[in-house]
Amino acid sequence: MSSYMFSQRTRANSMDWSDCGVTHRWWNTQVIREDLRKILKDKFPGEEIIIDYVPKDKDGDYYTNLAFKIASREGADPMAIANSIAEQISDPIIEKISVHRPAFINFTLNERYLQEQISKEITPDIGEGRRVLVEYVSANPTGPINVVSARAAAVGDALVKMLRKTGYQAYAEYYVNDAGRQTDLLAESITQRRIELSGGRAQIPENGYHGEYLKEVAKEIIAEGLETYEDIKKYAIDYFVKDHKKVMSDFGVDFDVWTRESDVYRSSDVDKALQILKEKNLTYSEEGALFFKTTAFGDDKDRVIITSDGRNTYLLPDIAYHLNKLERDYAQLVNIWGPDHHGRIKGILGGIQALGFTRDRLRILIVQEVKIKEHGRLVTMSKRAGTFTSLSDLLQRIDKDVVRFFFLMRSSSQHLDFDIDLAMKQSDENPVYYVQYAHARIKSIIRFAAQKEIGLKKNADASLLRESEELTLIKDILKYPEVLSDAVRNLEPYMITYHLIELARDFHSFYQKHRVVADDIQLTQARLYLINKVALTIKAGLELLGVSCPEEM
RNA sequence: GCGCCUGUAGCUCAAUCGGAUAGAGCAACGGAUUUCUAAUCCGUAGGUUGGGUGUUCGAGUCACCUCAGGCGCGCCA
Repeated sequence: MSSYMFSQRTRANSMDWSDCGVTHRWWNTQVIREDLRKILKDKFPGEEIIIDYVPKDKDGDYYTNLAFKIASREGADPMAIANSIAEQISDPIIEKISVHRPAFINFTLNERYLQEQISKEITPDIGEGRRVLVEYVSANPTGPINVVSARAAAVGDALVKMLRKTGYQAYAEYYVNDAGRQTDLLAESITQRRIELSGGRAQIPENGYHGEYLKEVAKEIIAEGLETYEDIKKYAIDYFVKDHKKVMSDFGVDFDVWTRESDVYRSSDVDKALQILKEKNLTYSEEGALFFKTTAFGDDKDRVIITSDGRNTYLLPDIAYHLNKLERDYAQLVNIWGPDHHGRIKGILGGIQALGFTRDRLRILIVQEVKIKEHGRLVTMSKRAGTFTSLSDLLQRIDKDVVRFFFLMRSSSQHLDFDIDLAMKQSDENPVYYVQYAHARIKSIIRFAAQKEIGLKKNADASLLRESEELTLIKDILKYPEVLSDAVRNLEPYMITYHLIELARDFHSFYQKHRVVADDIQLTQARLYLINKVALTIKAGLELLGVSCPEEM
């Protein structure tokens, strides 16, 4: 059932999902696009109907490319097919159908229909109550949260909110890698810092953690009087877990569950996963190490799960953890990983299939790199050189709303340049204020109207809204649920951000041209009704993005 | 050596299973406010989508080649 939950747009962040059996692309969501699709579907059963938006400044609102499809299949003249289709279609919601070369069929919606739609509350129910677990950030407790994790946090939190809004039972989980080799390196590195603080010379392991921030932890460890390796390790891990929890909370990101890798070890999951792999004859020993035959699931080579010196590699507990998650009965797992974890994808998907689940139960989203740009120059980030920017550094300098908005302005599968100078500007150059300002402006108008004893009516006469700017706003509002469902389907919050910017722009444009509070009381009330809808839409959208929405600015 | 990502206007990015004349913001230039917030609006300019070949009615999008930048991988996560 989960196979059609999310579409597989073949993008950077996904892999080849072509074998995931995705059958549904559109949901029955009461949106206009669906109404149109249904009209065509009734007439042309068996055809795949694509409805898209007509580019701005073109004739019509929506178009279909159906004529191309039929024409190319039947070797017929596309224009003739298009004209023939156009003649066969008629419906009260369609004002006009026009055919444009080479063979687009454009639909102009009926004005009356649009005006009526505005009073409807539409929220697409895509999830139908299905349980989804989104795991994100999951930074190792070996240092501060970096900017890529920060981006993942913004994306993950927005996704969880979006999924909840559209009918999923979505949960946010943070996986703490508090076991394994990297925590040993952490403890060793701190021990060396401790020696350094006592006047000795630090000999931090080659692949250890060289950041200055460990000195702070070492000081606390001295103050606490901790001596044993295990105590130091535990203290250090707790220190960073606590730090991560605080930073996430400062960033406004809440997790439902914090799972620790050490808990996965304590449970029987690792043994159980290993047992299953062995039983299915998917392991073999070679040169003293135990291999998992990931090539059986399309990997280019098999992966080591137990090293020749008897240690688990990350893959085994990873598989065990995913077994644990799947057994908690989620219809769909979503993992958000940084670009440096790309190499893990094949192994974990192989693991999931080995455990008897279909690979589409897990969708992995790779959130791409973030580069910090300041004074027009890119700041190279290096943990080693100690020149990396942490999320808490960022939040100290830049408002949380701005940070989140910036992270959610771009497709998460694309590299992102974070322009510090632009982010710090509290001016018109900063797009986050542009959207917030539209909302505040509307609220101000509503307050102004209230002073004049003109209140918001529940049912204003929408038929008075006939100016092109008003109809544009109506369409924007009606488009919002469509955008939301697209964004959920693609797991891409930026689509919402874009639409909010467009909506704000169309509002500012309307505002410039038309007065809301005027002598014509009927029209005033209709416009108040409209702009209130705009404000509600902006507010709803910003809420999903985790960006505040002030009443005045 | 192999794998992945990226390359679109001066800068940052869009372009929805391949669709119309490739769109926004910022920066630049020129305008707009006696009235509800100028953190606003309107306009001008800016492009051989890194390059090439191919598939197609149609390519920024797909295939192959090539150039450039980034990331990852060989018993670490």
